[in-house]
Amino acid sequence: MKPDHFEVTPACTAVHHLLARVGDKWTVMVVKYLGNGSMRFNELKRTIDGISQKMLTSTLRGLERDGFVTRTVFPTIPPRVDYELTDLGRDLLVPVKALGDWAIKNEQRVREARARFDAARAGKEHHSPFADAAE
Amino acid sequence: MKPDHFEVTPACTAVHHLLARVGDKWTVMVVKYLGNGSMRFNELKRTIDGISQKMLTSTLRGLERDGFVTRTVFPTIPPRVDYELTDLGRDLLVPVKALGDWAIKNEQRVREARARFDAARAGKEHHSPFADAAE
DNA sequence: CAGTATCCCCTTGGATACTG
DNA sequence: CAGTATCCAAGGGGATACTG
Repeated sequence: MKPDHFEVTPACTAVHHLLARVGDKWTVMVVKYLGNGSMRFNELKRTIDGISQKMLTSTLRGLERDGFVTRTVFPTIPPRVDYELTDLGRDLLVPVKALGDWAIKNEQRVREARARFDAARAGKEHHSPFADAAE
Repeated sequence: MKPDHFEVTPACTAVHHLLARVGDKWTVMVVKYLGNGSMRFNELKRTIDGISQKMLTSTLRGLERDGFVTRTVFPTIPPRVDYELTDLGRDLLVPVKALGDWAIKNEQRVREARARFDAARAGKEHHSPFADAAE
């Protein structure tokens, strides 16, 4: 156990925990697709290109654990499992979408700021006058 | 045909990138404290107890690069560096705060969902229904 | 004071193989 | 089909030491 004694408002902790949960590599995408209605496991896997089985599973488990999605198993052969947003999940979608709209709206400004910063940093380099690769 | 509540492709990428930036371990706290006005490096370091120099530096650099904070150096001895939110940074604070409010408002619901999930999972265990690590 | 530079551990996440 | 189990690489992040 860690004796970290934060004198930080509970707000920060709450925000950080939510962002840490929602800010991982795949959660937003899963939630967004489920926002359109319930989907099966492989349906999600096919739709979200690039996601591995392991990550889809663990992402869904996490969302299920936190009450954002429901997992419904149909004991057929082959098995079928449906995932669907709960009310809480749909509710979460509102502020997340707001952040998403902000992101889309300001993407360009961030990109420009980044370009300025990198250009300034490259200009200050005296060791290597070459263009250094930004990501 | 499939219901299409919102388009997925550009939104997901933008949202994920923003969340990945803002969802790391310290960014929210730094931005939040800077929301109260400009602060010096060590002032931030003292206030955000638990953060290392390395992480404060890299967090601030990232925020600066993306145009969310400005870094002002006073060439005195000892040196003084002020950090302050830009307009973009303040603007970002709006949807982030919305998410924060959601987090605070629904913290309990998430906690309860988690407890239910863990209880159900513990119930399915073949072995000890005893103490599972509660965080 | 405000950083850089290292070392190193731990987590995240991808690839692959196996199962009910 | 819908997972688990295992291995492994990359990078985030902490502790510490050094610097202008």
